[in-house]
Amino acid sequence: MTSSTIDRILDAAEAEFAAHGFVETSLRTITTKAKVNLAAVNYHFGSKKGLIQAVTDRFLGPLTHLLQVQLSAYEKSTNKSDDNEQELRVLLGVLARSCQQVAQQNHHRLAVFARLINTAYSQSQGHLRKHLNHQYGASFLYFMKLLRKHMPVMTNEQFFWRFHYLLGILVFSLSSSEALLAICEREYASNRSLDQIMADILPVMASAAQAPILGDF
Amino acid sequence: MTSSTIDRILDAAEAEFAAHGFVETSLRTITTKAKVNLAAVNYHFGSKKGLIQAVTDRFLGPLTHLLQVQLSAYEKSTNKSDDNEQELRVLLGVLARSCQQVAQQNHHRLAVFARLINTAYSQSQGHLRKHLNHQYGASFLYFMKLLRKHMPVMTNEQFFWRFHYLLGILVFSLSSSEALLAICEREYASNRSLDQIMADILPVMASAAQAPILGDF
DNA sequence: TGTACATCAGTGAACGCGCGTTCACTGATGTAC
DNA sequence: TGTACATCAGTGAACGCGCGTTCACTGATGTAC
Repeated sequence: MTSSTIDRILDAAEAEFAAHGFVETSLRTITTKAKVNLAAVNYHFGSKKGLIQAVTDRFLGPLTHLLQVQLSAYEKSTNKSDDNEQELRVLLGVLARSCQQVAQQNHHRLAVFARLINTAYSQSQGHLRKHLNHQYGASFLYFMKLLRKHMPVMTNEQFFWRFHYLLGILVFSLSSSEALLAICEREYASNRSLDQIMADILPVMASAAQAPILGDF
Repeated sequence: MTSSTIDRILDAAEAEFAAHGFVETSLRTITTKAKVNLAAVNYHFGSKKGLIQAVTDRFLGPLTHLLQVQLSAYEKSTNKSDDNEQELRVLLGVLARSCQQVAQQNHHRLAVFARLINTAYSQSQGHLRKHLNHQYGASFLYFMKLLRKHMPVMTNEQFFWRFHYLLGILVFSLSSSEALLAICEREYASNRSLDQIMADILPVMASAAQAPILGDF
């Protein structure tokens, strides 16, 4: 087993970050759960910040690569519909499938992803946002470019806001998924999965994307 | 000036909580900003938790009361439309107006509100969620009851999820509003306000609410 | 083959810091006799 | 009216704790001569 210490730390961190967020998870919790010495985190990752980056890089790399590939496959495909809403669902489906594929190995990954975005937008100076944009922005810009083709005519600014409204659906649902799934099971005795939520969200996001622009913008 | 210390603490806390969240704001920051002794928070509010509760109670009380009143006025009104989407916008408009009214005295209030909901759903045990539900749940349940009338036919469980998808739009937009407004100004030289965002969101939420239920739920 | 040295994963204990909280205290105002 | 006591807002300094980080150290493996 080659350096399983590193993997055990990453796995434990992923689970704790997903459940309690970055700041509210201590290195002591992580290292205890990983059955690893406290100092091992700083030894392997330099700092807590380094660990967070390692955790997020582990899925953001594959995710953006997958998204890139699948999007260009989509763009080259010929059987496109004239129905914008239908096409939006397909496009959002590409994103969803990329997410699901990345989340296959570890179901905490999407919650961490959502928390990351939430954190990035929660601080107005936004060093994290800048870093993410610089490192992984290209794939998402590509996605946005395709998305926009099937949305109502609007200015760049209008699209900027609309896109973030859509992002809100995804981010809130994913970062609250643990709580929502627990409530759902208690209240409706229904055992749903993250995949089902993702499938459930697609038509909602597609409708939201196509909502008309009203009034005095 | 009767006990302006308390008000100064509440105001400073509101602003800091809105900008940096509850856990990442220290009492030292708040008391410094309020030009008040560090111990004053514990003297007047018992603990940091007590302060957070006082800050949130200050607007959740008025907000839920206002919502209650305006909703029953709405329910008694006669000029209802047959257009569900139109009616949804009106209903969401009632919520938006209540929020705006409460936020009039202090524009940080909505961001704090959003952060509160985010926090409540971010921890799966959810003591905070239970407390909010017990204290203020009635008004929001009333709102949900009316909302549902104009949404597609669905089971309680389906409505539960759909409602939280809508909530995601609102909560993400509001809790990220500071960052989003800053980006918007930098990128598009456009000076928007919270009120505009709220107005902008309504049709998006209405469309999302009406999205059809697809596939194998 | 044997020896000296280098490298590296991992460890135990401590360090310094910022945090929420506590406590003894002050000084002003109100109240009882 | 004067005096003794109670109440209460507010304060300065310290306390204890959990945190991320550091440091000297171990023990195993590889490498050079």
